[in-house]
Order: sequence, then structure tokens, then C-alpha cells
Amino acid sequence: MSAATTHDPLTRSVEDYLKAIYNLSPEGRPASTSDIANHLARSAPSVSGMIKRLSEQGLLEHEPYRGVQLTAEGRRAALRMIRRHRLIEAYLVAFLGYTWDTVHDEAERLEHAVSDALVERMADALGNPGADPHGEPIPSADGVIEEVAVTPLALVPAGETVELRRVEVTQPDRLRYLGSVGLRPGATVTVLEHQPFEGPITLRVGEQERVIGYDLGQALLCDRSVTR
Amino acid sequence: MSAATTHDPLTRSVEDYLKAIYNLSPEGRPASTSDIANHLARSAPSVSGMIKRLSEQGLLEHEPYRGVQLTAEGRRAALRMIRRHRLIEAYLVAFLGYTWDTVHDEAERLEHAVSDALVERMADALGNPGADPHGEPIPSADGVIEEVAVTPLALVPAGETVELRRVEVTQPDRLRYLGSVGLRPGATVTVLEHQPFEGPITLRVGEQERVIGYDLGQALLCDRSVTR
DNA sequence: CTCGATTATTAGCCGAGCCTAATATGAGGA
DNA sequence: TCCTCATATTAGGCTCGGCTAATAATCGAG
Repeated sequence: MSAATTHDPLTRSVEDYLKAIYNLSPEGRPASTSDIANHLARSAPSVSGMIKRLSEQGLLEHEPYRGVQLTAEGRRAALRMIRRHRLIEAYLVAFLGYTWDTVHDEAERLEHAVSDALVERMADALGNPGADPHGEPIPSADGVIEEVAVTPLALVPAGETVELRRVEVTQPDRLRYLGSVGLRPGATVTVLEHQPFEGPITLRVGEQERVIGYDLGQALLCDRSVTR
Repeated sequence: MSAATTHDPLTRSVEDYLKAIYNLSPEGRPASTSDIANHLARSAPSVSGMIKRLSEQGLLEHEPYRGVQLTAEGRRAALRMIRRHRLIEAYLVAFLGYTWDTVHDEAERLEHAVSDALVERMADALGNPGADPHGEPIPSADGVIEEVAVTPLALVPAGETVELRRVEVTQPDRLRYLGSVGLRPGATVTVLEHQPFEGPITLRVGEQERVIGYDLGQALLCDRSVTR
């Protein structure tokens, strides 16, 4: 009997692993055991064990000592969770007074509990948005995710004006700070100066000049095609 | 070390047991192992085992071979879950296009995943309703539940007019039927005739006469104080 | 090419929460 | 009172998903 064709519902834990592996393997390069362990705050042996189970279920391709990749089925499941997560975040912000710094944890739990029907009702209520409050693209219900070419602010040359698209930050305090200075998806930002050796970056946002650290500059992803 | 003072978050399973026990022990009479097992679709030994763990945690009082009762702490936890469940049902019906026959399962899963903060935001969005879509009273956030004297329609004498308050029915098809004939909380109903031996009951609802089975008549709870 | 450091896997354990089979208790009829 | 039957509990086992300790594989430096 082929395990890959059996479809009991995935457990919470499995859903978390698949999502983590998706996030850790950009363009299909394999994710390492230790990266996954770190990301999920699990011991490496726990991850090894789960990897074995998931490969047997046909959700992963595992090359021992080399890392794992999602199969088509695993990828589908991961994208389903990401769609849920991002739509839930968008819904909570739009309708229930959440702010972008407080939605993550709530969505993290709800994504495992909502039905497909509820997710689609939330999507309808929102008018089927393309992105969540942080600018992260929302995969379609059939698992297609928009891939936009985007540049970390840290790599945008001084003098260039770009549009902020995604804010890949999860710490609530950082998000609150970014929101308070107008660094949200859609903001127009001009890079004024880069300090050397991965040093701070000076920006203009609206009328204000701001200086941000290099690490934050890596987490702010921009669209350079709007350069003026 | 007192187990009763330790407060790790309750598991899903524990939350379900507490809710079931609450529902099975009206005015504090003990609930039996087999009732609980039936209600939750678990084997009796599974229930015995869980009862042992929950009493050790101080959530239950267990008298072996006699049944269980919730402690104050267990009752508080149960009412918290019931508040969640009913508010979620109300929210889904009010804002996301659910109908009273489809909300139960969704709420059953969500009640374990939402935060207290989200529950209260939903309550605010609804204007702090006193009852869910089936007319079941919603406990307050501090665990007080309204106890209204209510009579099963099956016990209302012929000739009397009453207001329907609660519909204690869970099967979706029955709920759809009841909704389609106007038998919802708030409806005014006149009992026209009772057939003997727990037989069908003839009613007037609005302009229509309807005949319902005795079992349904037991699940429709009325307020007789509005008799005219 | 070998060695040491890093990373991954295996071995073996645990608790939660389910199960079935076996046993114990208690309640009602003879 | 005693016996039978329904109900409850105990015994023992399983899976999932964690863990630590021990072992194995790979990689990079010399």
C-alpha cells in the first residue's frame, strides 16, 4: 500500500514542520535538519524523527545528511497553511482591531483550526487580497504564489527611491517602531546614505529622515521598478 | 506541592472533558463515566484514566463508582470554553455568512485556538450578546451564566402561547428544517394539541400549523411568562 | 589524506491520550 | 440475603511527538 496516497488529516505538528521547511528552502534548495530545529525550537533528533515520518508519508524528499525538500504534495500542504496564516492576519487586522505587531501569534494558532470554508469566507470578506498586513503575498487557494522580484533596502544604492513592499520582521516591538515611522508596505522610501561595513542606512520616509540598522535594512524588501 | 495551584494551559482534550462534564451535570449532580464516554465518543477506560488525571489536577471531584463533579476551578474552565464556543458561533453567523446549522463544528475547533483577547474582540464586535444563534446563554467573561426558567414545548399545555427561547438541537438537518418553518429563538408559538403517549405536537407558528415529534418538542425550550 | 569540528542520525526513554481485555463494584430482583 | 448484570476501574499496550546520550557522516584545515 502506498503511503503517499493515504490522506489522513495532517497534525498540527506536521503542518508546522511543512511550513518551516517551505520557508527555509527558497527556490527548492534543501533545508537542513539544524535550520528546521532552530526555526521550530525543537531538538535535532526530534527533527530527524519527524523527517523520517514525513518522507515515509511522501511529503518530503530526504537525502540523509544532505537535507530535505518538499514533494509536490508537501509543498501544496505548506502553501495551504501559509495562505491560511496570511489571510487570518489580514482578517484580524481589517475586522477585529488587531495591529500588524499583534497578529502573528493569534494566526499561528488559528491556522491549524479553521476550515477551508472559513478561510474562503474570510478571503471573500477581505475582497481576496494579494498580500497580508506585512506585505507577504497570499498564495491562491489552488497553491499558486506570486513571486515578485524584490530587493532588500540594504542593497538599494544611495540616491534611489523605491516602494516598500514587504516587511519581513516578526518581533512585535520592531514592528511597532516601523509602523510608527511609516515604514509599512506601500511606503515610498529614498535611500540617502549607506555607512560602510554593513553599517546604518539613512532614509527619507515622507518628510522625515530616519536611520536604521543594517539588519533591519535586510528585512525591508523593496520594489526598485518605481525608481524616479 | 499542590497540584491544584499549578497552571499549565489545558490541553484540547482536557477542555473537551470539562465542557462535557459541565453539560452532563445540571445543578451539580455528578456525571457518570459512561455518560461522559458516550458524549465524547471515547471508551469508558479512557474516561476513567482522564478522570484520574483531572482530579489530581484539582479540576474534578471524583468519588469512585459514583461519578464526578467539577471543582470551582474546573467549572470556571468549562464556562470559559462555553463562552468561547457560543461567541464564536454568534460571530460566524453575524459576520461570516454562517447559518445556525453549520456553525457548530467550526466553533468546536476554534474554541481551542482563539486567545482570550480575540474572544473579547468578537464579543465587542457583536455588542456583547446574551445568547448564541440557538438561544443558548453566553456566560460572562468572569464566569457567570444566566439561568432562565424555561419549559420544553412538549410540556406546554394545549392552548398556551409561548415564546421560543432555545433550540437544543445539534443535527444540521433538523436545524435547517426548524429554521425553514420559523422555529427559531424569539418565535411566538401556540400549542394547539398534544397526541397521547408522547406523540406528535401540533403548533401554530406565524400563520402556519405544524406538527412536530415529541423528541423535538423536548428540545425546544420556551418562556411561558409571555402567555396571552 | 587525515583529523578534528560540526552536523545528522540512531538508540532508548517519557508522557498524553487513546484502545481492548480482564477484574472489581454496586444495585435490583428472587 | 444473595446473585446477576450493568457500570467502573485496572492492567497492559499502542502511537505521536517530544527529549538526552551515544554514534556516525561530512567537511574543512593543515
